[in-house]
Amino acid sequence: MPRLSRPFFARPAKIVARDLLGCTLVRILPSGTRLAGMIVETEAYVGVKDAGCHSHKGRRTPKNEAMYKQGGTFYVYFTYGMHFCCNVVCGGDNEPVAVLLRALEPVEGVPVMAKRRGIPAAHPLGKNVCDGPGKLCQAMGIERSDNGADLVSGDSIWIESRMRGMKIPRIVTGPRIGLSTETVWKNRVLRFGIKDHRCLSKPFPTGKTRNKKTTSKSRG
DNA sequence: ATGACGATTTACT
DNA sequence: GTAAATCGTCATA
Repeated sequence: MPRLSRPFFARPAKIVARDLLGCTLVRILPSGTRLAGMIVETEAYVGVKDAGCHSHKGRRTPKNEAMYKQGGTFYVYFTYGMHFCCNVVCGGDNEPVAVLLRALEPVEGVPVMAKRRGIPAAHPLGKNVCDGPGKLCQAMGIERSDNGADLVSGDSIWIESRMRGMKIPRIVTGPRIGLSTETVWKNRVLRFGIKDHRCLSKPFPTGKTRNKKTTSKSRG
């Protein structure tokens, strides 16, 4: 499938986060091996106003510098002393918004990915290979040197559009995972996933969330 | 120079 | 469910 081009990324993170579902992240290892996984879960980080975002209040350091580049840039960071997480920068130049890739369904090079993950073989349904932001980076060999890469023009990592004929995925939503900040931003609906997919990192909230007046007694 | 902490994962009770 | 693993980055001094 054709790669996503600049205009796809040069849009608001919330839109890109939804539209990335069903697209394919492609990785060419130094050995030439091609790995690929379908994006099944994302989170939007919407910039300087977003208390959960690395660029909150215009914060700009060597670590998050890639967020300030043009849409289509890859932003990779290291966390908890042992994991990488990867993001797709969105919007325009100097507009620090991004989409975190949280889970993939492994598609090509699955045995290689499983080995990179330290498991003997992939689960038959692809579980436990790329179903988490740290896991997918480990599986696909995404690390420090990929920070700042251009997904539009680079030759080691890019994203391809949904397969022709693919049904528009049913999307489920929820609050983002792992945020410590106790603000409205912690509860904002900025996490997106393909409904009922086997490779989601964590369950999404079930049922209707719009009735706020649920009492403690009525919770079953 | 020092200390706190993190957009996580894993193993263990 | 809880806790450990593990270290680069950034704010403070």
